[in-house]
Amino acid sequence: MTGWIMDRNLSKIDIKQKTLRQVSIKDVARIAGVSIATVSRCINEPERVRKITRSRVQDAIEQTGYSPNTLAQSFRRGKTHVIMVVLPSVGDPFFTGVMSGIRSVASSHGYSLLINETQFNTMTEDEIGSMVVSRLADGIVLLASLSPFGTGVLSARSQRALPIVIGCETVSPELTGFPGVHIDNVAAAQEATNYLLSCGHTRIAFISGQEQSLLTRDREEGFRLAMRKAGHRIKDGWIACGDMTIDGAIRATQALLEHPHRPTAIFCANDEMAMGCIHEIKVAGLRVPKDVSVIGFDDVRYAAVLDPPLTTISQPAEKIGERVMYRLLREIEEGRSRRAELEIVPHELVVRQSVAAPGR
Amino acid sequence: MTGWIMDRNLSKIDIKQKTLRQVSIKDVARIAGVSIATVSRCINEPERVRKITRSRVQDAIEQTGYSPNTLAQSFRRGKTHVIMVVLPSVGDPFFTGVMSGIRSVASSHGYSLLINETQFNTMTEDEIGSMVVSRLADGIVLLASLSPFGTGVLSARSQRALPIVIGCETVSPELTGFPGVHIDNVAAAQEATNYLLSCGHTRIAFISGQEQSLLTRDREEGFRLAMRKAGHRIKDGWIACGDMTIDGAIRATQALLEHPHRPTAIFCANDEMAMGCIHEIKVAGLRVPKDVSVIGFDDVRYAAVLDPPLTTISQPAEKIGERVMYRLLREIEEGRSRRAELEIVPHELVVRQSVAAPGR
DNA sequence: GCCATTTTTGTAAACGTTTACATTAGCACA
DNA sequence: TGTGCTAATGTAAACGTTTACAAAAATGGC
Repeated sequence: MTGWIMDRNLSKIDIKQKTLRQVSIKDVARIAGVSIATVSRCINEPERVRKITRSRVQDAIEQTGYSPNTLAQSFRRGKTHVIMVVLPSVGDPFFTGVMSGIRSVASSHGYSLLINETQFNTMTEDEIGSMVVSRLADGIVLLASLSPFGTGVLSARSQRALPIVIGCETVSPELTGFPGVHIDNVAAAQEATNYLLSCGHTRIAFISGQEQSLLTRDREEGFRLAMRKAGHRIKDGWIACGDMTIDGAIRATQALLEHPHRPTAIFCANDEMAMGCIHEIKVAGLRVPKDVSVIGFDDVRYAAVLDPPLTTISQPAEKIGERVMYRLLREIEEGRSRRAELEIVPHELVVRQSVAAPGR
Repeated sequence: MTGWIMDRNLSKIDIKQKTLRQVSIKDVARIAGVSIATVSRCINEPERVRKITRSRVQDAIEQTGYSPNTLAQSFRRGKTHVIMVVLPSVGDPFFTGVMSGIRSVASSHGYSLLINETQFNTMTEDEIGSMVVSRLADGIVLLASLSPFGTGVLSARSQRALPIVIGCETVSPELTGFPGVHIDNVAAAQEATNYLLSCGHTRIAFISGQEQSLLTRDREEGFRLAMRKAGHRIKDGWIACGDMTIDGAIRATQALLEHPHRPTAIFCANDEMAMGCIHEIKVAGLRVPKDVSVIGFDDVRYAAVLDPPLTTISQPAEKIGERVMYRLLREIEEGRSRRAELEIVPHELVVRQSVAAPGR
């Protein structure tokens, strides 16, 4: 019952410090008095071994506490049944839903999930490449932003090695090798901006995320587009970088509130920044939405309980997770699709109470 | 430059659909005209091979796009250089700090991190056991709650197989086999309650998490202890389960506000629930902290930007992560310590503005 | 009790590395 | 040119599985 066994083929040197070996299939075979092949079959295709033998083996397994070495199995089979999910940060509420979608389809297909955090660093192609090639997983779901710059090694080499599907993040044109599923960030940002415009705002600011993030760039582009179409000029300084963090948003908001042409509405590239933004507006002694309206992006679970409840763009997080995982499964089981397709899922503006008509 | 190579030993069957094989050390050896041992040495101890050979091998590696099969390496070496972190849910802001602590010491010691989500299920011993035995990682950091019930298989068998250290979660008496590092949840909850008491509250309610969670139980016990010591009775219904979620907290708060003896202060077992709680109080037309005070637990990054900023117990998340990882490293590199030590790290009450004296 | 068939089991090779040990090459020095 | 020593390389076993194939055992029909 220990799962460990005394090593019997000890070299002369360590004869005294008797080493402990993990119990292997050999031990089980020896104890059960069968060959290792039979033990293996007992585990993997029990119907192919006689009942009586099976129970002998079963006993031996119990007695030794044997459990197959996953590493050896994956190595031998060339298949791990593991999907690696790469995301920027554990601790970002947005991913709760996406993960849950991914998990539900993954586990229903016999795959387990392992998560890898980039800590907000945009992954270089080489980093992804090394994961790809490591064979620790059968496929990768990439939810983090991938640097659009790089040596091109990935596309040339690793692209075909291990299936990758990108979720949420906009798929860059440079990486058309990968399929992806996400909302139309440009359109969504336009929609958010248009909503602000329709409420009568014309002095609208935008708090963006990290420069490198394609996702942020798309949302910013949507904002610019909507403003241009509506014929409103974006004053210098109305686009501030908030780094996708609360603190960054606070600093950005401070700057915005001190701007000679103070905006009457602020569009934050995600809800997290909206939280910092709203807070800072209140700290400055202004009211939301009376003095300044705020609109967010993502509709994380906190959005509805903010004060005021946040108007924001909702992404179908769980659905994205499911779709991404389906696509990945298809790549894994049917081989790479000839051309990388993009799947756009619908977003939705959810109107709560953080936006009002601008005060005069 | 492809990383893939045509298989030359094809069976008769697949002679036409020429299979693609991952390039292995053998291919490199053949192309460089050396033995596989030399290739291996070039990679692992380059100083032991002649410069001229080294460069030949290097060329072959570039030419083939070879990269060692991590699975095979880990399997052969019996070491993965991977630490598995088990946590309840991706998307919980509390873990941002802990992960960052874990990562900093892990990566400085050459380990990478893989994360595994339990989706709030308390892990059974067997589930942990199977991870333990799978050998996919060299050690486990357990940040999720471990069911105190179980077959005892874990302690009997797996405990000694793979080093495990528990972080944040209270280590149950039944599992004294594992070292752990966490704050003194009982004391912290007492401190929070005492603060409420010192502000003049006597009608204090508690919103708890899931029943099974030892962490929740400790916090609840601290609350009860403090109330008892102060000589205040906890009325029936003043302890409500909020399930550690926003929605749960909203429901619990509704019940609390309708209670015949409405509490003047609510102690939430974590900040997430405090957000729901505060929201619901406002929805009911009451003010925080004027009508009802709220205190949280954890001090996640959102706490400071709530309205009002949340008074809460702060855990040194990053430090916990670091300490947990150090302990685990020690277990891995020096073998299991004889007795499992517990390490208690200091917590801190951070006073913001969600608590005030009760109105008359 | 024997043959043909089917079911069950065993043997051994393979997966891609690392590494102990054996062998060979290189070099300095007589 | 040979000797001795060190440095460089090669050979082959091992890690724990799975699995094609061979062998043996069970089964059924006569």
